[in-house]
Amino acid sequence: MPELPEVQTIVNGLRKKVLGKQISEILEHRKNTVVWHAECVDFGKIVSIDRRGKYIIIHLSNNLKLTVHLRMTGKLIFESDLSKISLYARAEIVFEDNTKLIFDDVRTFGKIEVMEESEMNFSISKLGVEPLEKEFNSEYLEDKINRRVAPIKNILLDQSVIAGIGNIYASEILFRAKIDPTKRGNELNKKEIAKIVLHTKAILTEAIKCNGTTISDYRSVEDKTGDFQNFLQVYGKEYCECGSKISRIKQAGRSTFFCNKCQRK
DNA sequence: ATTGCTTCCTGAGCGC
DNA sequence: TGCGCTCAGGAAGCAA
Repeated sequence: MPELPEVQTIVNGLRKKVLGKQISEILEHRKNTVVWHAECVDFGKIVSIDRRGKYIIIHLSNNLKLTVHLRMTGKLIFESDLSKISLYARAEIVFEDNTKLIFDDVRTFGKIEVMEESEMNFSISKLGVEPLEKEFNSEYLEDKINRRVAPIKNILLDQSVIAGIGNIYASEILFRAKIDPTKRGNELNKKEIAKIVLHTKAILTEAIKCNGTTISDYRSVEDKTGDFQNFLQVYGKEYCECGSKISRIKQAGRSTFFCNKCQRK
């Protein structure tokens, strides 16, 4: 399940592999994988590649944008042999130099969208701040959560508050901040809010350095796993470093892992 | 405005 | 060996 560090790793890989390439065609192997919001005859070249939250944004020389969301099992794998195809290839972006990007996605939740800049700005505008930017600080977070009664874990997953955090990093952030994930947004004091900000930035930065976390499906553009799974402290763990058993609960339909000795209300 | 439930989808893992 | 069940979860859509 790619979250911000995994998506950033993919963007870094794409910049190395496909920047400047001329797109010749986009093939759709499974219906509803590519969504066309704009007419497009000639794709042009890839001018630049960005990330916003968990979205990959590919800027084309014809001013159209390709946005890619990988959801749970999506991958973008660079392939220099056009005849190679993977079992779960849902679409392919083919380049004029006979290389391609395979959009591989077992569970088919991922999407590639083709759109004008104005439309992209609209959909992206619903996202909250980038957690690694200065705009994400204690004042911002306090303002966003101090009237909310939802559990802090759920708020961390809310992309309109912070863009890019998913289920694995949400558990890890709260573990390091030593905060009980069921604590409500409006119950957190300034010190706790500051800790969340600090550890969010630290964990995401460390995970990017490790090229992300691979639990099962995630792969980089070069089809490699990440390394941060080796540094997870609670997600998927049975015992905490303190020796206590890790608790596993469901929040917003997702598993939350935490240590009820180290993380307090 | 906010919260929380359901839906989409397929493979892995498990019990029988 | 194989069937049926549950689980994994990002985000849209919807109801309360």
